[in-house]
Amino acid sequence: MRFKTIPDETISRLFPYMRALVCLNEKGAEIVSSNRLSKICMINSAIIRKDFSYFGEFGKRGVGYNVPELLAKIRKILKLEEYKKVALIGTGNIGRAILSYNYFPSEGFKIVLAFDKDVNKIGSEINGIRINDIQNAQRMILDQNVEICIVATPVDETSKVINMLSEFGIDAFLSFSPCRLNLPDNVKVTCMDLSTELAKLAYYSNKEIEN
Amino acid sequence: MRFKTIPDETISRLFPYMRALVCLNEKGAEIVSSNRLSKICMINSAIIRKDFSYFGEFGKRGVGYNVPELLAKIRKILKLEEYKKVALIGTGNIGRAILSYNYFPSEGFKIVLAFDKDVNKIGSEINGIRINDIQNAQRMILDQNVEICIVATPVDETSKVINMLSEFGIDAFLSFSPCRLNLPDNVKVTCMDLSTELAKLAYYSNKEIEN
DNA sequence: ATGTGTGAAGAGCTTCACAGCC
DNA sequence: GGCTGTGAAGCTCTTCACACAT
Repeated sequence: MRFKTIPDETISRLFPYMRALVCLNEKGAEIVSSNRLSKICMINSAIIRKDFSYFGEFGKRGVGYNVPELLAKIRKILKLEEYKKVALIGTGNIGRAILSYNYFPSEGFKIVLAFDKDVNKIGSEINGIRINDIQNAQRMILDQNVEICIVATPVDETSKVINMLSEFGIDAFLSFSPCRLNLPDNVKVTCMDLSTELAKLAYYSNKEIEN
Repeated sequence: MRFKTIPDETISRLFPYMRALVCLNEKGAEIVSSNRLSKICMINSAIIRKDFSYFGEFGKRGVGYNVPELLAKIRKILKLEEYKKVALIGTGNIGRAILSYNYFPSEGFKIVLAFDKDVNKIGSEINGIRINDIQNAQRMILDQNVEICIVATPVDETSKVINMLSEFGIDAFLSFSPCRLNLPDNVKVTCMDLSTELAKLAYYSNKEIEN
């Protein structure tokens, strides 16, 4: 098992497991079974066991999983033992909402830098984070050891911004534009595309519309 | 082919196809091949042909697809021939960003109603949309024939809000909370979970971190 | 008795490759 | 020649079911 390729879906589920384990840990639970986790996360217990098995044998047969141990192991796999440093590019409506989103710290992410190209915004602060000139992005991002960039720029600038940042050595991007970019294979871009999600919902909706 | 079940992934790709076709149509292109679309959307041409084939034979062998016809057919499949009416619940940071997001109209969605429970916000307007009392949600949503609700409430209220709205007959939700809810099967909730996406990016990132 | 770990079977989606039509 | 439509093959992920450990 150990040397099989790990499904992307398995990786996607690790963070939800982690959230549940943080919660269980805070409540003082020492042991959790795949069945219990299944009910909390709404994920089939066979999937949970198989997901963990990709990384080793984390549980005890007949008993279950040790909550703090399992939590530590998942944190390590996801490289979330320390805060992940995140930079935000673009402080329009979405960017400002993200800067004000106070859940990130409790989830292990910290926005340490924000950038914009608008001289009227540069120098001001949102939620205690200074907005810097995008011109200084390279130096500041390297200085701060930022690992992930959230790109919340207007659609027609996103591609340019991601290309620029990838040249600075950033290889992980969360974008809010529908982006089909030509980028090196080692660069990973996740697009949060609200319209596509709404379109899927429209397709699956069974609501009868009177016209 | 016609009676096979349609993969979710196929549905996910229809909107990106539609975007590309709108663009081609505006440029006056009459014909497009799966190869050309492939380059625009960055999706393998065999997938594109198969995706369309689930809904019928849309192209001409040796020629390609008629752009306006194909566009109309995809619009119809996605039920996006008319504006889809959307309601927003919660006008915090994310909610306000969504109300200000001016791309929705051009993509076929219209936010027609916004709700909050905060008496200080009720009555004010954002981007021309009035914030209404959540107490009036049932009547107003039914009156307006809203089909999809975007739920941008604090995490601990999301479940309650979605349950309430599903009782009003809404069956399609876009949520910004990590939500594992017990809901009837016919209700579809899509969660935009930024932290989980960041966690995946952290896992796949190869950036060396000096500590 | 309880609950994990995992081969094997099954389901779902993608890619191939080519017949069929323009 | 060019391009679609699609069975068949291939790949990926999920579910089953049970051996194994406590």
